[in-house]
Amino acid sequence: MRNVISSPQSAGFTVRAILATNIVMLREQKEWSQEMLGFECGLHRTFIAHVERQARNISIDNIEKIATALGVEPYQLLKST
Amino acid sequence: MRNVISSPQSAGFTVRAILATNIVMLREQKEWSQEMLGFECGLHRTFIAHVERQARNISIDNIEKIATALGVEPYQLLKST
DNA sequence: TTGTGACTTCTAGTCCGTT
DNA sequence: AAACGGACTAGAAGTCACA
Repeated sequence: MRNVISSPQSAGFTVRAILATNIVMLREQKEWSQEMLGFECGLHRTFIAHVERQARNISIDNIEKIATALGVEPYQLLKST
Repeated sequence: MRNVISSPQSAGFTVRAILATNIVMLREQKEWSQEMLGFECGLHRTFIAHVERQARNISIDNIEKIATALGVEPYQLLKST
């Protein structure tokens, strides 16, 4: 047997991708630009862009800021749909 | 906003507290020490201790590492019970 | 409007300890 | 076993110019 993704969840950094997908989805639902989301949560526009492209290892405090701005609970941003 | 050490329940970083509670609960369910959890997820035992005391702003990649070690999905660590 | 690389500042995270 | 401290290094935060 091989240890390839045999656990309940995969072994890599897949939650970054889930987070990115959810942020983009919720932001576009509101028809917000990255700049507007950045303004709403007090983060720089380019920081949002990096997170949406999975180019940054974001911290839990900033996840909470973005979740609050988007009107969801932080855990919902990490949950794949 | 940036050098807040740790004031639990202060406006803002409540998800840190939820995360901490969940990690402690799941770790103790397994009867693991902080050192053992640290070993299982490849993080230092003192860092686990800080996270459990809400004294560190952990990144999403490390949330995923801890979740994997505890056998749950990352979003479950952020969900208050 | 968004993507990206690069840069500085400051904290995350490690490792050595003691209480 | 866990809290806490000091001193370090790795890396996230935050910003910018430009594509």
